[in-house]
Amino acid sequence: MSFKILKRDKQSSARTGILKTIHGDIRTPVFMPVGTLGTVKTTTPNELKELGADIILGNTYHLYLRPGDKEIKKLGGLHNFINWDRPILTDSGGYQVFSLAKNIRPIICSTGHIRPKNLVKITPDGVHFQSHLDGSRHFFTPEKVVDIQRNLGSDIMMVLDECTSYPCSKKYAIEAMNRTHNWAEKAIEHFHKTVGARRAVPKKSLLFGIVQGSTFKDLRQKSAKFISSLPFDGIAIGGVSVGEGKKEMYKVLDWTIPHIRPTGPIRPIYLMGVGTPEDLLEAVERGVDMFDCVLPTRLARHGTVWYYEKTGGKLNLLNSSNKSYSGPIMKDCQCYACKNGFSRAYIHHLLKENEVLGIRLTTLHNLHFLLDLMRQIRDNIDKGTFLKFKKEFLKNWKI
RNA sequence: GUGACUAUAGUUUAGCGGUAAAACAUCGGCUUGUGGUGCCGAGGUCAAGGGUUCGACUCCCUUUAGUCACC
Repeated sequence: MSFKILKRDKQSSARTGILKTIHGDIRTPVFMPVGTLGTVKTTTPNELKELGADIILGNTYHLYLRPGDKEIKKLGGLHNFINWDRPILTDSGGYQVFSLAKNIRPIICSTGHIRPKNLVKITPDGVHFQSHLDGSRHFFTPEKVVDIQRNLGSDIMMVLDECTSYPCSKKYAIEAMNRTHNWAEKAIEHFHKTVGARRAVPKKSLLFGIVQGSTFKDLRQKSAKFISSLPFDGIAIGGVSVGEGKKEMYKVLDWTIPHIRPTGPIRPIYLMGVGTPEDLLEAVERGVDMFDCVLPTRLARHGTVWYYEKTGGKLNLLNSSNKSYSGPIMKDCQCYACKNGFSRAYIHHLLKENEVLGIRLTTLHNLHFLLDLMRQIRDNIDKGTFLKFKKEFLKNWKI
């Protein structure tokens, strides 16, 4: 089957494994850099390989709107289009439903009242939304989202789901969860019905289901049981890191993961949109195998880097304290910037002047930091020293 | 030398007889299924001195500096 466990930690739920896709194997636990628009911003595919990225993300919502999934298909699929021959996971657009719903546009009525206009309308069949680019109207259904991801040539496809915001009433969380469950059934039925239906479509794409339920214990348990009862290739946990706080998020993991039932072969667990170094450690301990997050690249573009010397944490290179600092971001770091002697002072200067090289160097550093942390996590699970490693790391880590 | 005009945050400019505002710059902070152009916050003897007034950045006088015009 597609996922194989290599080693289980004796003192926690942490584990290492291999996830097989048609574009290659993925070593888990894995961190997947985010390349929403078909590029991990500022990096080249070669650099990503040198960083040790086994897989990257693309986004259904964005690529469907521009340049268009059909256009990408004509150009030979997403891998060919972006010149990346390793695995790609495509997000479904479910998160965009949530983030666009927050993005309300006021309308001034004839009576002079100002009424917020919602760009998104959710129905039992799918979601109506307007493009954030040109306001054009579109309709996503669970079936259509599978088709779009097929056109892109995705290795790992995600089902359409409804990601609730935080805080969320229980009433709404139930509605959103039920819709998400219903859409999951429709998506997987459509997925199996259309496998191999068209010649150009890869047969061995994987499809992951998504657990919702906001911050309610009973809903998370129910959702975990329901989603894992369907024959998905992996189980994702969605609707976290939306403002609920770390403790609450870890509780969601504790409520969810034990209720993911093994129906047949063991499946990878994917925590969507997470996270920070400390979040990765906490989630791996609880049994998570896959992560994606915009933080390393977004923080980098805003001048913030992770570092770890005697102590570790975040460092804002735009701060004037770096103006005369001749050392690297982080001693003994093997990233391109640190290894080749780029000083904090120089990167500070580049960032101040808005030079492209500045955000390239910080991006390469942050991706290296997180991918290297995942390597160390895998090594320590294999050696049976994961919890010791985690404790050591967090001891001097400032959140 | 004579006259006119101007002086408010680092810079460019609003402003009104009743506790000073914006943009950019500066200094902090935020960022979790992407926001490279984003969000939040901080910072002032209103050129100096004097007068009028309950109260002056605002009105009046002097000084200083700058800009322009004319000798």
